[in-house]
Amino acid sequence: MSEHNADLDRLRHSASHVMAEAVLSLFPDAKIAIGPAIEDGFYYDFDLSRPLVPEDLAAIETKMKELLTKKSAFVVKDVSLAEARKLFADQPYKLEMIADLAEKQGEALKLSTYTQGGFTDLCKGPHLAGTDEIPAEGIKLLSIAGAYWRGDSSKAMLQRIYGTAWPSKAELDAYLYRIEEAKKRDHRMLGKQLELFSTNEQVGAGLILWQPNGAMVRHLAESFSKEAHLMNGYQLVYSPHIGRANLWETSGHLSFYRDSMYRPMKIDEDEYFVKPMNCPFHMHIYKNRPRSYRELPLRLAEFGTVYRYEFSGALHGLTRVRGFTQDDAHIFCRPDQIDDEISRALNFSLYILRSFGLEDFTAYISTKPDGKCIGGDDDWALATKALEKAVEKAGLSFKHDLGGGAFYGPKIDLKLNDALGRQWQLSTIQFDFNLSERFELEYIADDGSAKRPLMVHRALFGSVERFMGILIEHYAGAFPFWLAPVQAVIVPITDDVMDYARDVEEALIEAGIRVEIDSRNDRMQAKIRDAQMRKIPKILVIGRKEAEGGLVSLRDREDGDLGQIKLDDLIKQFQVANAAGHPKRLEKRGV
RNA sequence: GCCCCUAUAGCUCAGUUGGUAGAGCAACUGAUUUGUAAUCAGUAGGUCCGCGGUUCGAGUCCGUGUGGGGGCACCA
Repeated sequence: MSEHNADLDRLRHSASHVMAEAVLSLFPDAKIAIGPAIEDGFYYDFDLSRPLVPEDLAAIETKMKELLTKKSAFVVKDVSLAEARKLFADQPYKLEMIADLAEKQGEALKLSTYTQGGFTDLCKGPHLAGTDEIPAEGIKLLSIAGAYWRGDSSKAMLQRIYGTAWPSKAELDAYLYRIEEAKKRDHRMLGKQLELFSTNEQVGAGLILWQPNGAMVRHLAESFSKEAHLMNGYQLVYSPHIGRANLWETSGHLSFYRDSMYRPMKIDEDEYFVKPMNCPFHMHIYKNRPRSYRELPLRLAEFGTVYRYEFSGALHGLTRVRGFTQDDAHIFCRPDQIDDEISRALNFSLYILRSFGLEDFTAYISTKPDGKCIGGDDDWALATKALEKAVEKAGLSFKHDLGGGAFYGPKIDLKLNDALGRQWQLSTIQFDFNLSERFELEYIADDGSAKRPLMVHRALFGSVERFMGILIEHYAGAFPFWLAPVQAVIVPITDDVMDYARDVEEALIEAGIRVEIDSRNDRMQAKIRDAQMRKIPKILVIGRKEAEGGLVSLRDREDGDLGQIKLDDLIKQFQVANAAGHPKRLEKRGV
């Protein structure tokens, strides 16, 4: 979230009133709802007799600019409840708002209206002094959308017009340019262009097919992460994709989460459900035999693929899908280990994310909700304190999300701030008092008594699919050398250097480099262009001069032609670059 | 799920008021053997998303399903 700027808000809120005035002049029977300033712009919701079309948007914008030439003042007026009801007698949405305010604050309540030109709105302001402060060349209407009245899906669907307003044309243009840039890195478009992944109508919505290029990037990312887990105290486990109904009854998913689960299938005499989460399986891996306090912390990790029913309208590229893989782990530990474990999990998470070039995070700590919760106040206090200490120790800026925890425990969420000012939820580290209770997890303490372990659930990428989507946008499809599906393309200039080009190819493959040779009957320039458009990091041009001297001519995706280099030196250089894909051990084993 | 929009060749898109389809790129074939972002020529490629309807006739109009997009709601 970017900082709110009061001046910009005033400009945009004022622009939304002018838009409402324009809409009312073009659609006199329009019913108006609300029209606030939002980040980067404003909107206004209307109930209209017909759906708006793009031409309407242009007409409304033209009308707005015409109204702006009249230079009306924004006139504020305090009104009583009775006056407000009379004023908005034919505006049912306003009447509903007035009724609600009256109910909350009593009949003595004072309201205010703002009037500019022929338009009066129930509004608490603030606004500009007059419409002459709204630069006509700084406003633009952007889109038409549907939106529920009061954000409630049981209420009427209104038509929302989104617009943006800036103090100058230059700032508007800069904003529009920023939107265009974001579109250029859209992972859905790049996924198609670079053949990273696809979807297919026959396969079904929200289900991803990984093409070889995308599968390679994913494989490299997963391998890096799995290796890092193994080096840092985790053990890998595997669990099935379906489980008996009884498992999901015990876990509570069937009572709390059933709407997001797919219909069961009948096998023999039992119902089985496709897993929406891996947790219950990990509980049983823990419970496989009695556990000693000496074994803890036990850290079980799995790249587990889960399936959840998401509303069709919620699906979006790789970031919201119906089948996805979580880089899931459950940490079982004793109370005396919890500070260390949370700290390790957070540091490990930051290490993994930074290894992929992601740097700018905000942490959110969600605390105990007001309603019914699992776990005693002591547990919550201990757990929340552990989270706060870990975040502070990691030197992260963080915000509290008071009461934002799940009913089963507090959590840390790490959100990535991207180059375009957007935020993406990545890692989550959550306490879970619920499942350890429901599955009656135990360990035998040093005094021989059975104790309940603390259980932490965490995912670092979150979902591998979403993470890949974020990576694609982060790099605009130009993956760093170690992650590139094809790292180098050999471009032979003439056919008589093909033998040498094959030797180079073979040497690079042996050195562990992902290389292709472009032997098509085309000019060198065309092959270079093709490799550049595929965003391949290195291009190796080979002609007679190179073939004679054991050389290649190196071209970098960003830096262009770098001249000739000895093949042996090139291989060394590539291997150094590939080292970024080898994880490291962060700290010694815990207590 | 809800509102609106949308679906034509592998990709990006044309296709007037209804009269059974076209370009560029990619692919394939041939010629060319080229020094850092597109060599030339030719060939092939389509259930115009599915189903139903209106019509003498539907890529085009209507209904419906599916997929996609912009939002809203949802994301324990």
